[in-house]
Amino acid sequence: MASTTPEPARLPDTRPGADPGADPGADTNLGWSLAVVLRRWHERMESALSDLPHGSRGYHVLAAVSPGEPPTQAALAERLLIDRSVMTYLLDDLEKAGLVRRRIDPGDRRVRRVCATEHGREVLAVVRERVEHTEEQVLAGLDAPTRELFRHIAQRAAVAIQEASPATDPCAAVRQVVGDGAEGPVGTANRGGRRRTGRGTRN
Amino acid sequence: MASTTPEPARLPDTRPGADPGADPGADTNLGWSLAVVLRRWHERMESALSDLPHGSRGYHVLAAVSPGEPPTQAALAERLLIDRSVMTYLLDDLEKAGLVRRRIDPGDRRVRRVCATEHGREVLAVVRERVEHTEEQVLAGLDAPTRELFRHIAQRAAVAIQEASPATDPCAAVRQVVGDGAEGPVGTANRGGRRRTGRGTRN
DNA sequence: CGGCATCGTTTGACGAACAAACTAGTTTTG
DNA sequence: CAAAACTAGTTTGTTCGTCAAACGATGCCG
Repeated sequence: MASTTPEPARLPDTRPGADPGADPGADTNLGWSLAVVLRRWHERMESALSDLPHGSRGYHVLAAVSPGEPPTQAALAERLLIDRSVMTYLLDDLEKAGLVRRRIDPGDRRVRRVCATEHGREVLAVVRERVEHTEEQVLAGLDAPTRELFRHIAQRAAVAIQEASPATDPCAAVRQVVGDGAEGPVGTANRGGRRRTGRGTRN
Repeated sequence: MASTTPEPARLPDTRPGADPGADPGADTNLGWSLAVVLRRWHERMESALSDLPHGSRGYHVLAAVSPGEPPTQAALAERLLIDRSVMTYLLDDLEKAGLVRRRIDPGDRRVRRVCATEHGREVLAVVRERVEHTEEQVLAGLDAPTRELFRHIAQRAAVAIQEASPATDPCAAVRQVVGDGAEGPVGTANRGGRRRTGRGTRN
């Protein structure tokens, strides 16, 4: 292609913020920078995690669920910036894949607490390495210590934003925590209705 | 609400990466962090720039166009991660608002070069302050020097990504650059057809 | 002059996000 | 204790943005 378009001249510097430090008022690119980095992250991650039910989303959920106390779906949705309604079928698929389980909180039976299964933790461990590797690639333009620094600052900023979130509540209690898993696999819900799996062969 | 839900207990640490440095494998939150920050940025920006034709997008375009040589639409779209087809009506609206102008490159009449009008530059100057102020708010969780550092690193990462972009090519020449603006306001194109302003009353 | 490539525009379709209605369960109030 | 009010989760429908393909116009090259 362009086998005969030998044009050595290039756009000099129209890029929003190329040549940092050169133009004084050009450091208003935060949105652009984040969008570029995040998009690349997303691209690579989706192809790297294509075997997880919902790609990078599934990973986020799995990672958010695996460590401490099983959070409620609402709490999960809020942290991960995912709509409640989306969270529903996202968890449907993760559960179908045997990665997480929904258990009814005995203290408040409206609430489903999401916890990772053994298999889920195993998968997470494997996938996490892939994620780390991919992230390194995305930030390949930075040297190692700067990468680390960037991650750290981004995280601090994000945590601060989430904590200062308007609707974010002070009430997401754990009660006493289930302890044993003798709650039955929900049983409720899922009473028929079309599967909104999307993704599959549509039309 | 919850006027009487005095539950001091909180989720200890389910957040993907709260308490940084505590758990070794938890620094895989880059995607989450960026998503949170970017979303907040977007929210605030859209409300702060509601008077620009396409909000933060319009700002990006205006800012990318104002400094150096007028880029082609394709180059703009590539830099700003906007689809060609979207760029079309985005520029339609910016032009309608008198902020930019499309001029046919005399050297290659297929190409439209986008440049800011006088009014566009004025508006940009005003808006830029608003943007900076809003960004400070978004990064309020960081102290001032860290904010600056974060911006700087993010930009470096983004620039590196864009330069290493796969499809990004070495051919986006400027030729000799127009020089004078005696090209007439395109005239071509826009030959009837529905306005895809969307947005309006659909069905 | 005839094929091939590129830029910009238009059109169409698909998927994700958002909002609203509904059920089940819990808490509050008269 | 019963009714009202509220929350968690699911379901449904609508809307919006993004992406892919087709088209007209222009330029390049043999």
